[in-house]
Amino acid sequence: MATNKSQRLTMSDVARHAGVSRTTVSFVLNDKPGAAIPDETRRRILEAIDELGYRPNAGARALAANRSGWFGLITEIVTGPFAGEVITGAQSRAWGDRRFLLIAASEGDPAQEAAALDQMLEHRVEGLLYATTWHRAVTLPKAAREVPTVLVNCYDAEGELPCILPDEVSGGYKATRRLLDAGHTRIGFINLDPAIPAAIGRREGYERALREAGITRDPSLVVPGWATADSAYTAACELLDRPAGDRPTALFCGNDRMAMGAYDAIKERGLRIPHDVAVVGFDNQELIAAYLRPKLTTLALPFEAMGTKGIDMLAALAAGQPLDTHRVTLDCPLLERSSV
Amino acid sequence: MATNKSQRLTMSDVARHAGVSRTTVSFVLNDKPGAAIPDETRRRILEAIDELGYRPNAGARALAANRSGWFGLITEIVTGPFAGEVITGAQSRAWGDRRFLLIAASEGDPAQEAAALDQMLEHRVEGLLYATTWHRAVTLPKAAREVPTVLVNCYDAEGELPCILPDEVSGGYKATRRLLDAGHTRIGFINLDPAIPAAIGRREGYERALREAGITRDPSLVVPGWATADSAYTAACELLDRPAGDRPTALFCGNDRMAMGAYDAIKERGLRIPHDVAVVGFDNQELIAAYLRPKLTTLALPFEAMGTKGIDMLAALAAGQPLDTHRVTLDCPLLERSSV
DNA sequence: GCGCTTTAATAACGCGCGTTACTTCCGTGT
DNA sequence: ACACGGAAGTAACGCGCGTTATTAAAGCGC
Repeated sequence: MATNKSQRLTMSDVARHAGVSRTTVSFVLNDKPGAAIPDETRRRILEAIDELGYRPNAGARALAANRSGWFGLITEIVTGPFAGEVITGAQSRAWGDRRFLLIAASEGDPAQEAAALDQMLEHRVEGLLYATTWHRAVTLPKAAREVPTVLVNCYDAEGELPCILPDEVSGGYKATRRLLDAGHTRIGFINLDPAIPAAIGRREGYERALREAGITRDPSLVVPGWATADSAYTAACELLDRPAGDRPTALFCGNDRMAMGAYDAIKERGLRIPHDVAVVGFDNQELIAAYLRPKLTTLALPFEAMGTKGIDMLAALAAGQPLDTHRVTLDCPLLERSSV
Repeated sequence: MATNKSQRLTMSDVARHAGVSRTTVSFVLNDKPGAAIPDETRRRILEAIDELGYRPNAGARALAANRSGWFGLITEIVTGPFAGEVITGAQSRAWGDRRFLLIAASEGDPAQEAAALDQMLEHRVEGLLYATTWHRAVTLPKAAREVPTVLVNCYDAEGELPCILPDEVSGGYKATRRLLDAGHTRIGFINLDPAIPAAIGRREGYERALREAGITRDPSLVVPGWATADSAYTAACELLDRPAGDRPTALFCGNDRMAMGAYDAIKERGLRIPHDVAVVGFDNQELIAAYLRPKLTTLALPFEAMGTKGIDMLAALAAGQPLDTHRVTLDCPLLERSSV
């Protein structure tokens, strides 16, 4: 009963109950500037709303005002640690602004992606956030051009769309710098696939830090891996089995899973973390970093901040404002735990 | 330019372009049964839609048809491994049915939860999915009564709302049974906080499996933990340091993080997994289970299936159909890897 | 030729709301 | 006395679409 009523309750019901016209109710609800509403009338109306339990119909409001209030968010995978953070960041900013997120996962399938985009356009999203799991170049369906779009953790090959990226270089620099500050001079770097932006940027940061510290470059300390614990285990074994004195006393790992593999290699050799070998990871995958023993010092990818910033940029674009920066890079904070 | 046109494109434009009335276009778009539309006319209209790049306005359609097409999904935290799976499951089922998910995270804050619910009701959601991170009892805001609601991974104290829960008992049974089948008879159980439903159910399953196998119960093999790797490490040490012959040859851990701690205790003692001590986890947190060395055999909580089933139940409720079961329990599949 | 059914298509209403333009009432100044 | 300006409030239109009459044309039997 209450259900039916509240479902069908309209502004006219409120107006009737308060003894005013529907227009007046609308003015009150929207704080219409320039509308002179005496306090007494306003009070009556708000009271009526309260008594009746009226809720404005967001859809009807959107139609009349020609502002859907929706932003679209397309990610590759919702499962997994990163998409959730982007969503969290985007949500918190969007909802505060009475805007809402229509979320879709493409699952890496172009057909699903296109379908999702279609639905979003039918819902008249005022902007689109497109986020990837790992930092790379992407190509968007043409339909994305119909609406302001911001790329998160990726960039388009043509370089036309605004994008938000993690600052890989500064990340690599900070990781290395942290180890240098702890007194290490032989720092192994178990990198990701050397062809991807994350690997390139982090290596650049790694080398800059060494250069600044006046340490001569030893390329044999940098080994590529493939983002798995196993590959990092192998790589770590290789580095740790060098003759003592030439063996690195610290390992900077391309991600936390790889740090897991490195941990195994270190422990197997009876070495202690961080006493004998210090380790820094990357990505801050909480489930790993916070539960490894000892807990892993690592760099966090700023997914939540990227989500927030993405909404900010979309809001600006949707309002027709120009963007101050087309390509934004966000800092990767260093999370100190116990592995250095 | 193209942007402006496509934003403002309406059904009337299509009608004009095809030389028919707007009504006819609507009939074609909705495959209106009982409307006699000659093939030639239909073709002309579809062609016009295509040429113009027309997209129906989902909001306006919802208003006119009085069917929002929205379902609400409230979770505690979007970050973290579980919410994503629920979302994935719910999304895949919902989108296929041309229904959409309005997602919100309460962050455990009742105020945010209430605000989210308000927004959802303003968007006229036709149903609500309420999911928690861990299996427990919850109390929903009264406003949730205004719309069909299904609980996921939780239940309401009053027992009025339909809910979907993991089958903890069968999970505990399967884990234990797997170890029994591998020949183990002294199976340690590092449980979660013994007061929560997951711990109670799994212990029941554990004991039933032992009973069925004719193994006399040894309560000292069951130790409580607190869901952390550290607490499990301590507990595992205790179990493993029992005199040989009395030491368990297998450990069933309350979750995968705890299995991580157990791994450390086992490896520290120079024991091998699974040769000397077998381990079974719970939760299947991919980041841990798939990257521990050796990979962890564990039970998966059926989050994705719970999300899917949740949408099914909501769809039925929203259509006014009665539910066959008020309380659904879903199986926790055993994922065989290399730790048994 | 006339009624009658089927086919094809449309005019018109309403969904719930934002907004504009308009009306009514009242106090003020001259 | 009158014009005038502001305060308070409302009628009416339109947003884009689903849907229900209703109309116009075409086919059919006699």
